[in-house]
Amino acid sequence: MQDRKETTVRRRKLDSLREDGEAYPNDFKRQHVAAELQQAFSAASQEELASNSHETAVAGRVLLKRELGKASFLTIKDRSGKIQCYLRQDSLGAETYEQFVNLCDIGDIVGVRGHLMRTQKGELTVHGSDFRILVKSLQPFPEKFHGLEDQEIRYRQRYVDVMVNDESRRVFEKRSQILQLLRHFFDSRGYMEVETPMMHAIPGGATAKPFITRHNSLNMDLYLRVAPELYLKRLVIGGWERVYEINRNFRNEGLSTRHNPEFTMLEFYQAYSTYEDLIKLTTTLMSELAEQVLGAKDFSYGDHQISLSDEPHAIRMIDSVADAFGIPRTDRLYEKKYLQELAASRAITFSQDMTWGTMLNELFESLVQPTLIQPTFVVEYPTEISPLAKRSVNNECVTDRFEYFIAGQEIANGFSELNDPDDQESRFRSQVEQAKLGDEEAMRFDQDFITALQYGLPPTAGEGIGIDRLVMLLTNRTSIRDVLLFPQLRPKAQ
RNA sequence: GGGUCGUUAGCUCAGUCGGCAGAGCACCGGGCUUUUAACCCGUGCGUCCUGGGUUCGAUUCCCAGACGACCCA
Repeated sequence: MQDRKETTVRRRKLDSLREDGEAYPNDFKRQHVAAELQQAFSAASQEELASNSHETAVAGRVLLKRELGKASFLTIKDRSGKIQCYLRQDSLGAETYEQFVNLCDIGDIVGVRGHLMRTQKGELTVHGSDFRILVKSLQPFPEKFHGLEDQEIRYRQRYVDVMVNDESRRVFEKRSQILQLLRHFFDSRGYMEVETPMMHAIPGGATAKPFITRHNSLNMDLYLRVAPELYLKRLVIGGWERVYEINRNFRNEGLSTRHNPEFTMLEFYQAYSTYEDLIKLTTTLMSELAEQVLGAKDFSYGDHQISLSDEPHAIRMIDSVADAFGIPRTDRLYEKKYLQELAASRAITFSQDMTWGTMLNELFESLVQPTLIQPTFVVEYPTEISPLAKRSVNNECVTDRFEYFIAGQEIANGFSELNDPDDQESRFRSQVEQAKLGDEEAMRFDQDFITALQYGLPPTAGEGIGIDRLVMLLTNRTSIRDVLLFPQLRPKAQ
């Protein structure tokens, strides 16, 4: 008895195709994609199609096959959608029809030439006068009704996932649309898109642990960038007053539903602006994006109903923490001692080496951030945790910086840029102190960047928006893996 | 890093209180010239995630591990 294993059967069919001639023909000319036909002939009746011959040629992957003896239906899918084809022995000729019956399986890529008809059940259909298998698929195809549901295979073999799961496909098409809209938003406002190095001699621009790689002929270690910030500011110094970059950042941290080691970041900088200008711009950007992508400024994310208002809602970080404790908004929150008292009242403990700023941030992240469901700009971030941001004029402890939260997630981070080279130098020094205390995420001293600042950075504001989280928000996904085509996974068990 | 759950046919899933492992789809053979997850008849399909342990016997029970999902830090 012959081997019945599906891959073996399919290989035998391929062998048969090879015997008949070119098994991988590339001369089939498609005339229409499915959606074009569905759209153009949506109103055409069965009689109209029967009396006028509309010729076409379609091609795509076979999703469904229904054999009825000397006639068959198959559903094929191309980049635009699906279309049904009708193959009959008497229209194709016995030889071609037999080839279809004997050699064509679900998952194959086929071409069908014929004229349009409408079936008795009303479905627009290509009545085939010619049929060819263009590519024989050698792998068994997922089940036709349930499709592919195994999360792991969907991530590891994304091409199979997007072949059969339209919903998954739509997420990535939406991601592409979002990127296009973002580029248009900045292009139309006079920003220039640039590309800066992905490999840095000194990692910088964010507090994060970098990946290390090796340059052989330079005989030196290089770091995959954690942020493009310091290079983009060099370009503003150089005279491009509005720049943006959409590209990958790499951070050497664990995997989770919210973290992938490489992720996409939009950063943009504009001279002669402050963080307050960016708050306005971000508010406009989000409203426009939601309207264009979702058709509304209100949308649901998980259990939440999100409303993007045209008026930004902003709150100072110390006030948000005061509110969380249910105490009056007071300047006493600028005192380290007071924060320690507050923390003690909630059984929160701080480690020895924490500063006022890291304490405040800790309280904020644990008590406030998860509650920020509606779009909120939190402003006046502590200077200690903002080594690249300009200090506020009337309070040295905090900076002209905001983070933007929706559904408890950080969506954007922006600030008026620190352009005082001497202050930047002292901030770098305190980062280096942090590193000596064992902070693996602390920044390094970047003398070249200081030199650049000494040439003069115009008063500038800059912002970063995490694209993956933005896409999650606008596609209602809770896992970053669902918005990355090829998410990082652990190596598969052998 | 911690907790919970999952891993059985190509896919989607049952199941075995420890005794030769099941269904639907796909595949294979037969029938069927307007079907819609086509239908009807028939056949085949397994490292029950991996490694140990207990046992006459383990896919099932116990321990360890891998990978994934969810929650927490």
